[in-house]
Amino acid sequence: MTACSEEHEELAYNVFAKACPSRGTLEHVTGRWGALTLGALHEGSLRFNELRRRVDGVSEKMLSQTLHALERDGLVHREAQPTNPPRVDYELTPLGREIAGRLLALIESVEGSMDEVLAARGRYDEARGAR
Amino acid sequence: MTACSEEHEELAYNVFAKACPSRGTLEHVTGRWGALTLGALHEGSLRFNELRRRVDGVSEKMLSQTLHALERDGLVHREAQPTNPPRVDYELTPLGREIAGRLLALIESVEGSMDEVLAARGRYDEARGAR
DNA sequence: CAGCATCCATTACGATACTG
DNA sequence: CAGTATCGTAATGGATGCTG
Repeated sequence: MTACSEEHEELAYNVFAKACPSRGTLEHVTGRWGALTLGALHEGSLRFNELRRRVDGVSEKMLSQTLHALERDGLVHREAQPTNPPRVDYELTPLGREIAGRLLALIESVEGSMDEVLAARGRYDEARGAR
Repeated sequence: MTACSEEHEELAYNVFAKACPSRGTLEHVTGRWGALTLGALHEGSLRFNELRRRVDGVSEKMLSQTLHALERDGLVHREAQPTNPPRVDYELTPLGREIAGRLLALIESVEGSMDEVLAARGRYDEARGAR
């Protein structure tokens, strides 16, 4: 089996354990491009190049790779129409929506705290930079 | 100024924009070691080597680097006692607690979905691997 | 104990070119 | 349009040795 918690813990999967597969999934979700991709898809389904424009700075290669990982983990569904030119839509699965929701809450919390973060950085740098 | 949203949006900071400083902070928070460090500290203050043991697999260098970044962003407070041997405690700031809370919700959501994720992987791999 | 400095291997990433 | 393949570089991260 793939669970990985200590004896009597209540959770079967524990990201704090090095070998737990949940750590890998967490990295797909929170990784630089994974987080932004899930965030973008939370507003609705998007095509490949729409996603590329939405997630500013992502390369074709990384977006493709990210989408594969998220699809494999069952967070994103890929809907391909066999037309010409091809049209492929990506959307969140129910599981993906749940996780993207939590992620969005985190992202918004970070965005909403940036003034405070930047102020803290200023203080930190002044205390160190002056050395 | 450091804001970076489009004209009439309501948020001043937007992670989807390449140059926005919020993207950097999000990466500190969600990075491989940042996420686990904040998660560990959410339960209470810890010393350097306690953290190292808690966050299974982190190296001294990465933990040190991670703590600096989080301290600089104002999410973690470093409390050093000038004793011998030295004792240093790390704990979350109020801002850090807010963000770590959201992060923990995400982590628990991922951990709780692992059975589903693993099942999805099985299906995906079978459909592809059989090629 | 709590770290910093250095070196080195691995990996991630981006640019480019090409395919169906 | 929606990707895959290849390549060179930049960043990451681990191991080791040293300091206060």
